[in-house]
Amino acid sequence: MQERIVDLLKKNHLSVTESRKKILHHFLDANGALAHADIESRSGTEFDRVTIYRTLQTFVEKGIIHTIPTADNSVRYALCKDECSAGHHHDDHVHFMCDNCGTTYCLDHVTVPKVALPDGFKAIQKDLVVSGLCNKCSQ
Amino acid sequence: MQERIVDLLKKNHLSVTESRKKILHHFLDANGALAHADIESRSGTEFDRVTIYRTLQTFVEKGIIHTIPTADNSVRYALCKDECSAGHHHDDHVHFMCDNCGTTYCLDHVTVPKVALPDGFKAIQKDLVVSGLCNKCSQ
DNA sequence: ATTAATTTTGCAACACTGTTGCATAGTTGT
DNA sequence: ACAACTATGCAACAGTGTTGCAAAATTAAT
Ligand SMILES: [Mn+2]
Ligand SMILES: [Mn+2]
Ligand SMILES: [Zn+2]
Ligand SMILES: [Zn+2]
Repeated sequence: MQERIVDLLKKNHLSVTESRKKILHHFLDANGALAHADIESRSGTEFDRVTIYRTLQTFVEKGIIHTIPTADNSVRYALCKDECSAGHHHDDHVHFMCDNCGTTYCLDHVTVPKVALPDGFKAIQKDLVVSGLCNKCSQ
Repeated sequence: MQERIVDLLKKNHLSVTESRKKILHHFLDANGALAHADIESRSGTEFDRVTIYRTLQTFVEKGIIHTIPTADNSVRYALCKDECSAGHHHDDHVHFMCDNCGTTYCLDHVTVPKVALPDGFKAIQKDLVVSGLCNKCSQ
């Protein structure tokens, strides 16, 4: 695990620091997406708020994590697939937010369907967020 | 115009006040969606920030406007269609944000397509936000 | 038209989120 | 072990949104 984390940082030309290792660890542990506040509460006073913000920014820039647009306008982050790289994300998958447990899922195998736009509109990016009950909460 | 505004407020059992009339006016004037800050800049010092927040809340509750989920996690509002009412929005249409001019459009005639979710996931709401170039900016 | 009941507004204060500058501490390559 | 570089912590700040409360405006009743 630790080795995988260090490798991922090195592969992205990032210096290996305690905060980066620990924050990456939280993402690999989590089954859903994490908000800044989740990381803050999981790490206690280990490091500063600002460090978390800067680390998340860096990870997004490097293509290690991606942001998830949410209906409630809170920012959440999830690990990218291996194909993502700096400045070039491949995150055309659907996201799901459970109304019951609050978990945000990357549905990596569900792609955003095509949609016919009115004349003159050119789509560059599509974000589909579905909310409802997840597989753990629906029974 | 003024009459239409007053009627809309009365139909929703809201008392007719200057701020509500003016804010509603901004929405009827605008061709796209408005953020809180847009209304603030359009109204100058006419009324307090807090009044704008409370008015927007009230309008959403009554089904006069709806919020638009955005990829950049800023909150925007647009007029609802007539069919919307208190606690019962009918906003299953696609939204479009222009990367060039920044305008947010309600594509009222484009509905969010069906999407097959993994077993156990029950969809209740779907939000599709497309970004790119609008019909005015794409030529 | 006055009045009383109700609702809305402005103000102040606050919490939360996110950003920046700068000195200090930690990391990397030699 | 050292120098060059990078990341971190701290403080300060801007932006967004909420709440309590007294004053003002609106509504409904006389
Ligand atoms: Mn995802
Ligand atoms: Mn809309
Ligand atoms: Zn759930
Ligand atoms: Zn445009």
